[in-house]
Amino acid sequence: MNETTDAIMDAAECRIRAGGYTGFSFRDLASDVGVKSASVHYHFPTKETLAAAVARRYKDRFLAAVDQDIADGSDVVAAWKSGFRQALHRDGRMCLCGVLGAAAGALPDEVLTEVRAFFEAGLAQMTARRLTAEKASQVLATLEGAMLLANVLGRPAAFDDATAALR
Amino acid sequence: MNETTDAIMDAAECRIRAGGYTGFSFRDLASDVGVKSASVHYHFPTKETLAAAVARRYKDRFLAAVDQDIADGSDVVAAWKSGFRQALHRDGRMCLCGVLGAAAGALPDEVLTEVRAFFEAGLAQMTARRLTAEKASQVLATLEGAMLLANVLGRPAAFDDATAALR
DNA sequence: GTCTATAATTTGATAGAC
DNA sequence: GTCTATCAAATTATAGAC
Repeated sequence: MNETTDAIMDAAECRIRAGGYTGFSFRDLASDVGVKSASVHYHFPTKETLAAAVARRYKDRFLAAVDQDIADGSDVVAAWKSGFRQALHRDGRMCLCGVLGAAAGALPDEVLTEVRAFFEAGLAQMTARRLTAEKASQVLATLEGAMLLANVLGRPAAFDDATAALR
Repeated sequence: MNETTDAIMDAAECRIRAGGYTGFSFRDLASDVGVKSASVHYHFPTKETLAAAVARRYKDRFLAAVDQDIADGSDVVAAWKSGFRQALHRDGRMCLCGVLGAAAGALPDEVLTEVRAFFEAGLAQMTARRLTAEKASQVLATLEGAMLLANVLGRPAAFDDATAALR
């Protein structure tokens, strides 16, 4: 993976988190990165391939950050909460897999598979840390919903309100 | 509003809840309803107009159903929970305003305004019933996130898991 | 109100030169 | 690896006949 590949994935992640899978074009990304759309196709043959790669990278990064937080002494719930909170405050955007998952009906198979893997991995990681299936679902749902609320209202503080009771 | 207008709005609601604002076309709706796309434009001049009308109708219906539930003796949280649960189980789909709100960056102004109104009205209705702003945010977030989780995992039971502790 | 026809633009994707 | 050029299809939207 070279610099251009990464820049394309960065631009795609940014655009997907703002407008979803059907909300951006190869020309948008090309313009963001400073190349032509044919060059984007050189790095990622299809839109499906690109979005799946972006979702996979997002999942891996996110889970690694949470793991690190736990290794540093956080409990699972606090680690997930701070992961989402950081993603919101640093980037001012929704969770990538939340945006994609909400419009799941518009996703090609390969992309849907990666998005599902994010949520399944989240639930699995929490239950492995002794949370019940119910509690894990509640935590993930509240965090995703809090991101959504903050995103749509344009009010980042809504995330903190919605997750204040979460522990 | 005549039958065709309603049928177009029904089809649009269905398609938006599956794939979002950018996930359907006028030709999709025309084919769903059994007319040509020019006829859809006769009823709704632009896509923005149509989506805004659909979001407004969704909000009005949803709030009315919750109000009725409360009038029948439910408490606010239970009423909202059953409203979302019904929308999920009856239609097997996400919340319309949840889908649209997640990809807020892809929404024209008029549509974003209606979607925000749904969430603001929800928060207002709960705080009017003596819930704190924090609690109201938590309830809305958990419900929207639970819909998202059930939707992306294709597992309606995930909604019940995620909302089991909500009251 | 619905149709046919079409304009104007955008889309995902490919061929081939450099 | 990136470009120019282009394709075929799809998109939102309009004009005008019936």
